[in-house]
Amino acid sequence: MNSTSTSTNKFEQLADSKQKSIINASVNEFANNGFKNASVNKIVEKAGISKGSLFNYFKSKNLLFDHIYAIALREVKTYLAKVRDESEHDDFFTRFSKIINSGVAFINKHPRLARIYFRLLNSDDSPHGKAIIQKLHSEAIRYLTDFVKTGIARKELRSELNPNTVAFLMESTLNRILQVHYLEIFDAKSDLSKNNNNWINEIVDTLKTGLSK
Amino acid sequence: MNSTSTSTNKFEQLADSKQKSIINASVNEFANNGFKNASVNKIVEKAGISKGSLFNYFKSKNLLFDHIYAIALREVKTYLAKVRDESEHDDFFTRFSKIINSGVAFINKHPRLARIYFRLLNSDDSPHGKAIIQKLHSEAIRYLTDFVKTGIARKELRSELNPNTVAFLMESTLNRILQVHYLEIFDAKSDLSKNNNNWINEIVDTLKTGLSK
DNA sequence: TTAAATAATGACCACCCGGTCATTATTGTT
DNA sequence: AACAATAATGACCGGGTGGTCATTATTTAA
Repeated sequence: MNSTSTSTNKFEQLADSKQKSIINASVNEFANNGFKNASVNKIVEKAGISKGSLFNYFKSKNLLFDHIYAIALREVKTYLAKVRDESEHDDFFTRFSKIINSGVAFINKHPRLARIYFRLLNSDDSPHGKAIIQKLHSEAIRYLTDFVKTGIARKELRSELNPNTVAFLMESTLNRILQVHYLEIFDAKSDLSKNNNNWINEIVDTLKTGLSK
Repeated sequence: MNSTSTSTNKFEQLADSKQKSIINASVNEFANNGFKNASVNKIVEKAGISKGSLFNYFKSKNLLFDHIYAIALREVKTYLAKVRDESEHDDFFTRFSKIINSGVAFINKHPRLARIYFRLLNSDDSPHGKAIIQKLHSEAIRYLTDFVKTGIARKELRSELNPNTVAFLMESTLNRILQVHYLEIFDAKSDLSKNNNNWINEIVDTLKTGLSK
C-alpha cells in the first residue's frame, strides 16, 4: 500500500489502459480549463467511462486533481535530478545554462503539464494551488542557493555575493524564460528567440559579467 | 462622447456614487474569483442594484470586465509616467531601483487591481486576457530597451551589451519582485525580505556588478 | 449452473450561472 | 393632476455543475 498516494486503491487496480485513458482525459481538461472550469462530465465522456465510475475511483474532483498534479510533480523531479547529476562536473555558468535548457525540454515534452503548472501560478482556483506553488518555489530557491554556495566555494563566483540574492535572480530569469517558451508553444506567436540556445547563453553571459562599465 | 470607452453612456450618466458602488463590487468579485468564476449575481447584490439594471448599463459580463481592466490600465500608466518623469536625472541603477519601488507602491495602493492583473497572467479565462498581457509585456520591453540604450549612450553601461537581452533580464527581475510582493500581501507569509528597500538594492547591485570573479 | 459479490451505469438532485423582458416605480412635462 | 417617457426590478429561462444511488451488468465461487 502506498500511503502517500492520492488515488484510491480502486483506481490503482484498474487495467493500465483504462487508467491511462482517464489520466489523459483529465490532464487535457485541467490543462485547457484550470480546476474550477474543468468539467467532470467532459472528462468521463472523453475517457469513455461513466460518471459513477469516476466518482468510485476518486471521491471528488479535488482528489482527482490531486492525483494529476502528483503525477506532474514526479515527472518534474525526474527531470531536475537528471540534469543535476549529468552536469555535475561542468562549470557554474554552463551548468546554469543546462538547467534552463532542461526546463525548456520538459515543456516541449510535457506541454499539458506545463500548462497546468502555469495556470496554478496565479489563478488560485485549485484546491492546494498556493501550497503547491509555494513548495516548488522554496525548493527551487534552496536548490539554487546551494548551487551558488558551491560556485563561491569553487571560486567561480565573487565571494562577497549573497547566495540568496543570486538564487533569486537566477530563479526569476529561469522562470521568465520558461514562461516565454511556454507562451510561444501555446500561442505560436514570438517576438523573441528564433535560436533559443544562443539567446539563453547570452542571458547567462550578461548575468555573469554584469551591466556596469 | 468618448469613443474609446468600454462602458455605455447609460453607465456614464449614472450618479457618481452609484458608479463607484458598481465598480467597487465588480473589482472585488473579479479580483477574488477571476473572470469566469466571478458571479454577476454577487456583484449586483453587493452593489445594491438589480440584475436587470446592470445588464442595462453593460450589455454583458465581458463588457463589464473590459470597463474594469480599462480603469486598471489607466491607473498603472499614471504610475509609470510619474516615476519616469521624476527620476529623469538619476543614474541608471538608481532609476531602475525607483521603478521597482514604484511597482511595489502601486501594489500596496491598489492590491485588488494587482490581483486582477496577476490572475490575468496565466489563467486564460478572461475575454481578451492574452492580448492585454501581450500588449503590457511588449510595452514594458520597449520601455526598458530604450532605457538601456540611453544608459549605454551615457556610458553607464558596457557598450557590448545587447539592449534586448538586458531589458529581458530587467523585466524578469521586476516581474518576480512584484509577484513576490503581491503574494506576501495576500498570503501574509514571507520567507524573504523584511526590509524591501535593502533587498531591492542588493538585487540591482548584483545585476550591476555581475556574478563572475 | 446457480447464487453471491463486485463493478459499471446514467437518470436524477439541488444549485448556480449569464442573460431576458414583462411589469412596476420613478421622473419629467404639460 | 394627468399623462408620457424613462429607469429599475426580479421572476424566469435554458443550460451546466459536482455528486448520488437504485438499477443493471459482469465477474467470481461453489
